[in-house]
Amino acid sequence: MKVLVPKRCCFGQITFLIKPNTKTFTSFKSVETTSTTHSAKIVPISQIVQWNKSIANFMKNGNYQSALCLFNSMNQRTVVSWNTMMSGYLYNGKFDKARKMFDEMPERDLVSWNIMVSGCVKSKNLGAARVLFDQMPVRDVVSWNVMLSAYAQNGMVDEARRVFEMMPVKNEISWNGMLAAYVGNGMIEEARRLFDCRSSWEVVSWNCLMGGFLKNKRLDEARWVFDRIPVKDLVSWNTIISCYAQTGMLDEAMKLFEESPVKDVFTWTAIVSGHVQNDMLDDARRIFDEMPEKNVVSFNSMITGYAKSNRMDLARELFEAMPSRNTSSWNTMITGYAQNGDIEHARNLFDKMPYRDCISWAAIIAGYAQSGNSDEALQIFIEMQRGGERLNRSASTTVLSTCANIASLELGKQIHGCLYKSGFVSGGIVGNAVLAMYCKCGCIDEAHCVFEEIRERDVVTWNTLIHGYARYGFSRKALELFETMKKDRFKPDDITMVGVLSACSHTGLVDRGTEYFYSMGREYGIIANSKHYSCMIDLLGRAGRLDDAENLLKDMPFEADAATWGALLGASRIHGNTKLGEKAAQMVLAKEPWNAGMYILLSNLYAASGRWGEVRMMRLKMRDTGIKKVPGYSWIEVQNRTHVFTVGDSAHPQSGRIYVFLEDLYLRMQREGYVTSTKLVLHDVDEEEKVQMLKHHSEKLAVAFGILNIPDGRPIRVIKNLRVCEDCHTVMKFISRIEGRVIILRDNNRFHHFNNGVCTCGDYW
DNA sequence: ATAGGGTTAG
Repeated sequence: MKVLVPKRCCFGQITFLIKPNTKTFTSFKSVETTSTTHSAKIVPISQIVQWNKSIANFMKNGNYQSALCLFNSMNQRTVVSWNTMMSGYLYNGKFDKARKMFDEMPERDLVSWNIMVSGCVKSKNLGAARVLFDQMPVRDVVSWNVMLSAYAQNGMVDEARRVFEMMPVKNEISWNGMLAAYVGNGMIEEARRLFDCRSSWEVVSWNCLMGGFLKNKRLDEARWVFDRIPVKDLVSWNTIISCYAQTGMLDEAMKLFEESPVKDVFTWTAIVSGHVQNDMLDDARRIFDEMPEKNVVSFNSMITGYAKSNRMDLARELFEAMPSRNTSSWNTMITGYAQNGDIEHARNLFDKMPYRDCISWAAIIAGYAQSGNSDEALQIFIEMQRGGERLNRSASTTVLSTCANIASLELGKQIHGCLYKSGFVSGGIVGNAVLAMYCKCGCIDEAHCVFEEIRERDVVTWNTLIHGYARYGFSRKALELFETMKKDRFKPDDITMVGVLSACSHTGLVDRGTEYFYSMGREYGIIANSKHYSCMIDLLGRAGRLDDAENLLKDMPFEADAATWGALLGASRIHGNTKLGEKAAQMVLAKEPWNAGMYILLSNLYAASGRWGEVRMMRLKMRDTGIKKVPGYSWIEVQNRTHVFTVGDSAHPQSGRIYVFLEDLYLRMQREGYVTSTKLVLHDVDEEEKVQMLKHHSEKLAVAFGILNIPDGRPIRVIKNLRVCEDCHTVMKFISRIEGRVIILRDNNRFHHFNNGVCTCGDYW
């Protein structure tokens, strides 16, 4: 019973014989049942081929059940029948079923092996692919090519090159595979060198090289390639046209567009999106309307343009009009609404969309986070994970920064744990986001550990920790880190220098700070900006050199902003220079008329010198301009729950205990020499400043609650939305000593780390 | 009838 005519097959240099296989048709149960009935009949090969064709057809249409039915009902099969089933399963994403077929099939030929190896690759299991490849009794050029592109697509260029060099026979596909390996992994020079090795390439490879130059925005070289392509195809034209369109050379793009002998939807969309990207929305729309044929991408491109320029009405119109939408279309709309501050519309679409991907979740989370609704942002993130969406970079980064902003340490830690398991934290944006989260949540030691574990550090990684230490008052650590950074050959940028200068000012290192300030242009080519000047004014002012600070401000090559005047104000405060402080505060107010804190500060200042008329004027001005005082509040996280307190708060279930605790504490503090400090001049604190209220400022309530509820030995972490007042600061120092607790208080400016009666801010903030 | 490469638009 021979079904297969022995035939000679040629694969590369390997020529061999496919043996007729009789076992195939008797060794399986489903076959046996039919073969007993029809055992005498020999099914003609043409019939089996017909069946195989039908299997392939079913598979192509996603109907693998019918394919299996037919396969099971066949009383005679060839190895091709099995192969077709396997490849069909893989086409439909059913790797396990394919693998089972492969393991159970009576005899495999070379094609079976190749199908399975490529199946492993497609299901992202490179290891399994390699194992199978090594097990193959015979390999041909196809097998080698599969491994070559597998490595290339997974960024393993060296492995790809090894395969390429080892393979006994190379064909056009192998050469193109190696070229694509270089191009796809950003090694354009290697690609060019390889290209120069051979005199003739297929048009696909020409296009590939040209695309590489396109990705690197190397226009001239892309054009050089284009002009030398012996026989250009549509893709060649499309590539060069998008090259010009994306780099803003629309005239040249249009010229080539006119010249191009054929155009398809790619050509047109390239032109449209070129105009979109160069903010020529009206032109884009005109061309868009002329397009003979549009698809989802063309619509999405146009919608993106409208969304980016706040034209959500027009975006919506197109979105409603388009014949079919994909997830990108929805995502573009959601991002557009969210970034234009219309979170309701964003949420509405998010709820309505049929299928969400990680971009959708990240977009809505970022929308809430940016509109100040951190709680909802975190809630949706949790919902995302419950819904089975895998952790992804963009959502994680957004949520980590939200955790950082509201100091949601528990959630931040959980996310860190999950990311760690997924291997995301080794570097890059996610690693930096984790680092920043710990810094901003007041866990500077944990931040340091994370930093140590990050293998791929960039300048942001260094900056984050340097700033973390500086904001914490650990200036020496910040400066040490800066030195290590330079030793590791990282080039400091302007942000690094802000951290370094602020660290200097916190430790009073006037000479060193001044040296850094004047050398940064010379050594790193960094031009001082207003933040650097603010640091220097702070540094000089804090050291008592108020005149030098003021002169530096006057000599700035650009106009001083509110923050710079704020630095001078702070310096004036610490040295009791009311006159300069008043002037600085007025300047801040001139720059930031909405700054409620400044009104209060100024009016306090006038009050202190008995200028009641001016006090009244400030109050009136505030009322007239409708400036709202920001109410002070503090919050603390205990066992995954956030507890918020306002001044004199009695809403908390434990407030009874809290007040009793505080009363007792005050008695103990007075015995230790505590005197209520009402020196509030030049502080931008309000409401809570009334002396009778002082005792029950929100941060005191939060810390008291923390001591009552957090086990000994663990730090009390409290966040306050305003600056901490002087009395609270003093009280925290006492508490830290009397209760033997570490208190970490983040106010809107920096960290205060109280331990045994001392604060890292050195009592200046 | 089954297996391998690649390029262009959001």
